[in-house]
Amino acid sequence: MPVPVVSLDAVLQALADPVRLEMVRRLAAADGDLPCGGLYEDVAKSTASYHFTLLRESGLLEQYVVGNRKFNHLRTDEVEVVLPGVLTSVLAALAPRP
Amino acid sequence: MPVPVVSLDAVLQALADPVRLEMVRRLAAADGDLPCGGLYEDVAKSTASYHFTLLRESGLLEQYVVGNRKFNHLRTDEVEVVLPGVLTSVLAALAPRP
DNA sequence: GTTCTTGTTCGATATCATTCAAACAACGTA
DNA sequence: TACGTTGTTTGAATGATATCGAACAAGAAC
Repeated sequence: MPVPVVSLDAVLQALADPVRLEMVRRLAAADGDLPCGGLYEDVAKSTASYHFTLLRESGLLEQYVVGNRKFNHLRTDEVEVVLPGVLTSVLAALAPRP
Repeated sequence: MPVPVVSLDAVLQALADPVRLEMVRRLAAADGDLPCGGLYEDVAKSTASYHFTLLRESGLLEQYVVGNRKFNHLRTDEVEVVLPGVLTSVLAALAPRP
């Protein structure tokens, strides 16, 4: 169930946390969707799951099940329609971090 | 003393609060700098002052004294250099709110 | 069927952010 | 000088967020 509309407040709130920003960064850097396990490193599973919920509710993220695991899709296009440039400029700003 | 560099984290953090976002919105909407009193409505002076501090520390805001009052300047250009598109797209996204 | 992997939910705790009132400082005006 | 205006600082209260471990659910692998 993708969130229909993305609110600016929710998106800014979602991006304003280092753990979530890193998750978004990894998704953007990858050339496809990624399973949950590939999106974090320094927090517990339960903490990560909490952040996934917030990212989903903000409209930035969409999850779908494939067999055993859940894949995460960054809704770049949908966000771009409602909030042009917001996500892309943030991603560009944190890109020079190899 | 303007903050030399603007960090993405600080900016996102700063914009992720409704009170501060409204302050930034009013500054962007005005065609010049505004005194503190013109930037908020529903919070106490001391609360507003707290938000001014955060906005200053994030690099989004600059304050200067003119006689009795303090004027607030949105550092649009400086932010644009370090974080191209971030502030402008956020401002554009909340513009259709007259 | 049992076990391993993957991710979520629940409850509890800790940390951080926001808020206000009161006291203060600096300036302007009477 | 005394008074009103403007904004900051401080201290305390509240509220919101982030964190974790333990228990759970659904598949996959054996």
